[in-house]
Amino acid sequence: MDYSIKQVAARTNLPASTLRYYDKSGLMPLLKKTEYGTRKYSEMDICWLELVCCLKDSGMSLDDIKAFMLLCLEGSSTSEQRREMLEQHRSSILKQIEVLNCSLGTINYKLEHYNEIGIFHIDTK
Amino acid sequence: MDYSIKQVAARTNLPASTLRYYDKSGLMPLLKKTEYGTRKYSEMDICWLELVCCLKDSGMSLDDIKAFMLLCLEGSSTSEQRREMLEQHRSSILKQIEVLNCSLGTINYKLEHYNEIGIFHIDTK
DNA sequence: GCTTGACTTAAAGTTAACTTTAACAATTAT
DNA sequence: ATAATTGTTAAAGTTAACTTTAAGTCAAGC
Repeated sequence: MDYSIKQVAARTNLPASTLRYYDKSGLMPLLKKTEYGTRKYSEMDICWLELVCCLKDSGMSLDDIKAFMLLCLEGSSTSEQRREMLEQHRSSILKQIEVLNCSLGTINYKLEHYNEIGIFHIDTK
Repeated sequence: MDYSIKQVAARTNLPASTLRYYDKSGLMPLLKKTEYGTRKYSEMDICWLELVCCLKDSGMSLDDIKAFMLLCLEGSSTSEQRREMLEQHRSSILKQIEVLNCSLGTINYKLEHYNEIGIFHIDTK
């Protein structure tokens, strides 16, 4: 029922070195090891890891993810704080999408008008 | 007609140290200085700088921005290459938006189901 | 005339998120 | 039995994009 680091690496597309780094950084608080020190990832560990990836891929720092995790470990008394963190993070994602759409608009404009005016003023001479 | 580094900092929301760093890194090839070494930004310099910000804010590395700039300086013979770079960058932006939307979906789901199942499996016990 | 504020430089320091290295242990394949 | 594979650790190295520091120049206000 448990997975080796290599299997988890294949499943998450993270290198094993990164998985070890996350563990070492305290991001995998419930991860168990065999008597010889080999990590064994349970379904729950992988589930948490996938949330870590989701938060990281949308720009949350590992420090903030860890803070969120510590709140999770404290139990239901911190649920309001956690909801607050997630709501702030949602805002951050929406802001990032907005910035990207703005840049996308500029790039699209440049591409559409490429032959007319060129990209850099020096070309218009 | 020219702007001081402080004025440009105010306009772009970049600290003066960053503007100096960009210049030092070769990202401002046409920027002039007074006889005493003080930078004077022309409208064209600011225009280019704003494109730099647009590309940087959408995740292009300063190295790639510089490569793009060097192509610009080479003139119209590189326009096809530049178009190619911009098209690749557009793809990269679309991909980033896709990833963010995916994360957003997960966060929204978590927030909607917050009271039902909790965020971390440990809470469900 | 002297201090204050805006500017300069080169060089060193910072931060986040890894990645690499070296040395070693255990498991599996031939 | 031996070689390849998979795993471990601690510690050092890497990269990008800045930021800070120290020491100095120049122009303006009191």
